[in-house]
Amino acid sequence: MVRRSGRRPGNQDTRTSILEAARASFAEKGFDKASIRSIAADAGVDPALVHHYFGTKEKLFLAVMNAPINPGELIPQALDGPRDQAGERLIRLAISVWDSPAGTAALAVFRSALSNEWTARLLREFVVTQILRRAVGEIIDDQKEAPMRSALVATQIAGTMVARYVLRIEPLASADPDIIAAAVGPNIQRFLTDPMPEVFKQP
Amino acid sequence: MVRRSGRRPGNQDTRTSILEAARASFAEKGFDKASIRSIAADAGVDPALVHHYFGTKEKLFLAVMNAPINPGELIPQALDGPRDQAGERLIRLAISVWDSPAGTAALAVFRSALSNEWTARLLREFVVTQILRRAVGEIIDDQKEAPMRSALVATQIAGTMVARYVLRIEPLASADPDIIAAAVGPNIQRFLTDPMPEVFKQP
DNA sequence: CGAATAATTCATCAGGTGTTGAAATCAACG
DNA sequence: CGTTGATTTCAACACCTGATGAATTATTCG
Repeated sequence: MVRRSGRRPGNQDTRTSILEAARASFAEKGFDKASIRSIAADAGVDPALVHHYFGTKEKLFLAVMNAPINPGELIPQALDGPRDQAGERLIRLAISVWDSPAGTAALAVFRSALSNEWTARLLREFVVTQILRRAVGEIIDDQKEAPMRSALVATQIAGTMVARYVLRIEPLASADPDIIAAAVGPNIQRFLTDPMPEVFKQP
Repeated sequence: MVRRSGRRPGNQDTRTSILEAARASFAEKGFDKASIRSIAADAGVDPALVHHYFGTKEKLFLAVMNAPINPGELIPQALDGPRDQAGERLIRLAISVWDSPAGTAALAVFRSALSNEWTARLLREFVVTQILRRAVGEIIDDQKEAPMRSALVATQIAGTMVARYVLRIEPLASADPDIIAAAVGPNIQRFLTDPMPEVFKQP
């Protein structure tokens, strides 16, 4: 039975403004330190309203993450092109995403993953294992090397993001993306395609 | 006037046991999530006693850091040897420190730096700017390139630590230090000694 | 209008945080 | 023994956290 009376769901402005405040807060402070109360205050709203719309704090986080970022689209996009420049395209893609407005969400995931265990699992099992490992698998030849090679690639990318966006180490934090790509890209490329010493050995 | 009566300061065991509990807790949870109360509980002691001995929480953190780690000794030690293998020695040193019992302190600094601003400054201004930059300065030729080259080196080292010890990405988290050194070392070496494209340009 | 329903707020719970000051316990010395 | 002073604990303050459920306001429909 579909009851069709009463108020229709109007004014979703506050809902999205909560979402925006949450994204900004998560990106700036990470999952733990971003409090529902401060998010609600930034949105000019009662804290209980946040729970009304999104339930728990974790659901709010997931709601923030769903919208803007889709690594499943981005990484394959970094793959088409000459294979010997895949490393530079990867780091260039990462920087461009993080510098874009939608990049605040990426920063939110990352900052949270560094201090919160369930966000770390999110990043580790989804982004690294699912996305990055598949992408790397399409570049390299010996598939047995895929886990280690993608972990090494993650090493250099994560390190760059930590240094530039989290720790803000100069002069890297203010450096031009082209310079970073030229400096870091070849190293990622080496992780991808250079012969590795007994890399495949793993239990 | 030297008053010489009353109880003499005995039994410093509890003080050091607090220190140990604090080091373990800071390493596992980072500065913010490690609570004085839980540290006191781990040490089998009242929370107020922690304040009695160490004052504020930040002072406790600094007290934990003072004892075991002294990068000023370690980094120069990584410098003596052939310059074309300095990269491998650096990453090898980092891993050995972090895997040592004293390494829990390093993990504590790092974990905290990723989610706490004043710890981040500690890491950025002291470890990177003071220690690493000087060490790199003794390896490279053109000193104008020291800031960017040491930032890049920090990129790869920090990334390896994040992947292995914080995010625990497999198979890197369980990999043998020799394999990691062989895989990552040459990339650090390239950051140190290979010609860089207009790296010195910085405001 | 009046009923239904959504949007929003109030008050509150149970718990955790760093920190403080006073009180109690205990060992060593004169 | 009794005083002294270090060690340790108790109790509390003031504040923040996520979460709940009831109450209130507002809007739209029949």
